[in-house]
Amino acid sequence: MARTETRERILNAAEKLMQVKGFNGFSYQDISRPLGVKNAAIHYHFGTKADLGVALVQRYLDLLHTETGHFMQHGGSAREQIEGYIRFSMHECQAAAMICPIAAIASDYFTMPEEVREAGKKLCAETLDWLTHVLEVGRKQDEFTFEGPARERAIATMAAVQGAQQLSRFLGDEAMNSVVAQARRNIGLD
Amino acid sequence: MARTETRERILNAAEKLMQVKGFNGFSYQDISRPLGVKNAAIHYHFGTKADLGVALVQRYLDLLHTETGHFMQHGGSAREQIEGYIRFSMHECQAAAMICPIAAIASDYFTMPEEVREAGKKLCAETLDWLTHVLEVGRKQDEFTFEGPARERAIATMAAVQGAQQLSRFLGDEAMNSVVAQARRNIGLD
DNA sequence: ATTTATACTTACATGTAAGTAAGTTTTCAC
DNA sequence: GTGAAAACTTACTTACATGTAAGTATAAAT
Repeated sequence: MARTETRERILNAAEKLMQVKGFNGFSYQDISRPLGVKNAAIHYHFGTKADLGVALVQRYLDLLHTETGHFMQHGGSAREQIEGYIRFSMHECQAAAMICPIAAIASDYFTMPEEVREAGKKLCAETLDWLTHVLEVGRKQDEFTFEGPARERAIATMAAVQGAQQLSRFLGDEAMNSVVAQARRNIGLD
Repeated sequence: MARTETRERILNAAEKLMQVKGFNGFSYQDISRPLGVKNAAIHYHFGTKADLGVALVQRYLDLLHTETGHFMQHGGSAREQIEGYIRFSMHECQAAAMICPIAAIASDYFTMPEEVREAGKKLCAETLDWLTHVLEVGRKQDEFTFEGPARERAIATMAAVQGAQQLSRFLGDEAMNSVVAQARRNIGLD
């Protein structure tokens, strides 16, 4: 096989499985069989399932940083950031009824290895910090209009988006569409 | 043992477990051991885990009907209904970081027996119908103020509440408090 | 060409899940 | 008090799940 890309392929498969079935909802076989490798190959790259979970979250955290790093440091268009967030959320949701890693971790929170839980906490906190910052800056730059603390608005927005991903399993695209429409109205877009 | 109350005790234990750990996150032992019965006793009352899940959802559906039946048929104070919904959501969330059955089913959606999935769909649809109706009636009676279709608002509200239950696992009570504050503002309460 | 590390596979250990068949106790009807 | 149905328990089976130990193939470095 082609050398060391196996690790990445494992992560890719695990990520999708986690977002569709939850952290406890997939087994090593679900990863190994389609990839044509053995279970032990996963253990080679990730000692335990907890290690796999942490690596998954870490990779997501890296993605968040590369996507938001510039804005967090140098500012820019808050509206562009929000549009990116919306586009991303809608895409994952519609593509394969996936939920974001934060929601996936939240669901299995009390049956999951503590390391993964802690990694999830960090991912949640940093996403929230970013969103809060975007809303704050956007309001200062007159791109958004809303009342009350930005953090409160950020939490409510994140909650709505995560909830929509879940509801969309019952209701289809209508759920995310409704939430996005509301969220845009709530910050004075459209 | 005290006769036939075992069935109820099984349902009570299973309900809590499902709301804390998800449908796939608990085993028969998690139920049977604390109750001091054997696994087979659960199989006696509920042939399969799917049967147990359906019974759980059905009981919840019955609860929804008794709580909302009068309003759905004869109307009344929409505000009271909403306040009840908020109180209920906050209580479950704060008491033991539980999530509502709808969110629990949504999380495990793709790894769960189809019967339970279908029951969950029904529960979701009926909850949404009720909430839509409450918002509609409340607006007509000048108890609420908001723009756009009531159903859209209902979906966004449900999504936010479910998302808040999840986020509260990372953020504690702050999540639900923020969402409730926003939701009230959004329909012109407070 | 030989060593050495990397990237795996084979084979197995252990634990636990759902589910079942057959037997036992309890409750109640008569 | 006897018979029969209800409510269990005992003792299994089957199927995976995570994880480990030991061995093998490949590739790069010396």
